Amino acid sequence: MVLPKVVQICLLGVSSTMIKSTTLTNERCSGREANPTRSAEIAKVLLTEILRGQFRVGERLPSERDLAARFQSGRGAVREALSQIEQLRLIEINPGGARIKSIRDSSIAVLGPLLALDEKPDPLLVDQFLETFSVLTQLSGRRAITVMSIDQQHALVVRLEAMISALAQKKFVHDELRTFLESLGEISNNLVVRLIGNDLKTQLFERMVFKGRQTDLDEESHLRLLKGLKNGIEKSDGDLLSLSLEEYFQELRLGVFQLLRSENVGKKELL
Amino acid sequence: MVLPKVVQICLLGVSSTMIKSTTLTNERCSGREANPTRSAEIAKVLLTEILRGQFRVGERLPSERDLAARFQSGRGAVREALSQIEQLRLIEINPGGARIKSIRDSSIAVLGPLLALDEKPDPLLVDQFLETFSVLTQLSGRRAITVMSIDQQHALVVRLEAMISALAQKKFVHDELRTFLESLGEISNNLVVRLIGNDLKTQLFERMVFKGRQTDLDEESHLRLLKGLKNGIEKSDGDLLSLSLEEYFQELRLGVFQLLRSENVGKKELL
DNA sequence: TATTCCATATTGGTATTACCAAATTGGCCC
DNA sequence: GGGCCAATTTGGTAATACCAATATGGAATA
Repeated sequence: MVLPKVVQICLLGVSSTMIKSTTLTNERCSGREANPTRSAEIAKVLLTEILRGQFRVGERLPSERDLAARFQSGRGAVREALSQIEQLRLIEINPGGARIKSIRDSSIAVLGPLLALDEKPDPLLVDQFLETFSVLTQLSGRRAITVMSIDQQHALVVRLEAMISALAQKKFVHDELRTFLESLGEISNNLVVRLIGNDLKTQLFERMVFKGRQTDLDEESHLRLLKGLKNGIEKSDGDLLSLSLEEYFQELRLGVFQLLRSENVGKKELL
Repeated sequence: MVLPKVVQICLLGVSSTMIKSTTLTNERCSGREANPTRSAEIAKVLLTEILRGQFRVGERLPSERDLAARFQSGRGAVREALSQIEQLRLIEINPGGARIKSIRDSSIAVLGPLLALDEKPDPLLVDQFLETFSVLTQLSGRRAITVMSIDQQHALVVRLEAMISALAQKKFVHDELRTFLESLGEISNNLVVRLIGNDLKTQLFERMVFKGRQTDLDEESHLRLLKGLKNGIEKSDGDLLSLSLEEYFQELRLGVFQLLRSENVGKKELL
């Protein structure tokens, strides 16, 4: 485990491969979206400018006709782009002009563009992201324990034991772990948490990809997590399971934070 | 405290007045939005039809031209409406047609329309909503304790003591409590949680309003909460504070759930 | 009969033009 | 200087036209 390898963050429904440098998916990164629409392009450019603070809060955006001229497009495309940004609650469109609103009052959907704003994501923001994901995952786990059937309980334990064995053989278990946590989400059956997870996943996936070096604590922390999960599920002990997840995410956050900080040259301020 | 009164749910940034019957805001309920745009109207109608399951997953939506004819509008308005629904990830628009996706894969922004779908909101969904809000509020509280200054700590305690006094005089403290929890969110300064809260707030506010009867446990549970918060903040004990919030939300969830269940005639299934 | 392939019709994506209503703006009047 | 009114700007919508990508259905093929 000394060789550098990919560090995966296993979340509710999120498996993000963390890399040293982040790259936007507007490249040929993701197979789909090779042919973005004009309105999507315009929305992306305007969104970036807004998030970079090139407009003051309350300030008016250029008129649709001006924007159409600037992007050499029709007003229709510009209107669709503005409509999308309005749905993020970053602007407010009214007859007379569109005005900028505060990022702090916007939608969670701006998280992705915000993370992808700079070459490297803001360590603090990533940390907050992981912290939030941690508590939601814990909620899923607790809830799953209270509602799962005997069969489900048994199946989960079997999967955990398989992962523990695999880990003992120095195999990667990240995908299995991610799937396992997804299963907890399925069993817990909390639509609200699932929808939030969908948004966070979308934001993280569509915008950025991480790579990271292997940290030394990976193997042992994973083993602790797996054993804790197994214990908690076998005993139907929500506190135990939750604690295991919390400790795991705690270590993960620390590792990712230090990784991002250490290689960040120009750190930007967090809103 | 025997008289019926409004029961307020105090959340991170959400103060929702819960009523027996829910009402959509398309009436003159909220002062703003008295003049909804055509595209917004179309989006609302289509969104409702989709959420009601009038289209199967994978099925094709009528073409933009057909929809334009149906709503007696131009294609532009229809396109904007579809673009908005696509942002909810409820449909996928491609040349050839727009296809329905699963609600379970959509955005958190569908929560509001989902809650407002029937005359009365789904008790299970509301319960999940409150459960989720509970853990996020607890996270805010824990975080706030770790980062707050001495001055902030003192100010928070003073406000809590004021609320405790007010409660002893049978006064309503719901607004103050809501503001207090908002302050915890401000201090904790977790943008991710804040953005999620924004979305949940928007969904709850813009779509529905609750009224409810006063439950007997309100006064004592509020008092327990206030004292627990005071204790936790004074001792900088995150566990204590979190536990107080958890217990409060637990009682709140139970009360709201029973209230909604008892008066629900036709309960609909949860996805 | 089942499969593959291709021409055709359908559909979304965009640009253009025009008109209306609401908000902004600037100048005028008090 | 402050308030009022008209001209301008701006968003909201409709209608039309054209292109490219997809879907569709029938014909040719195995």
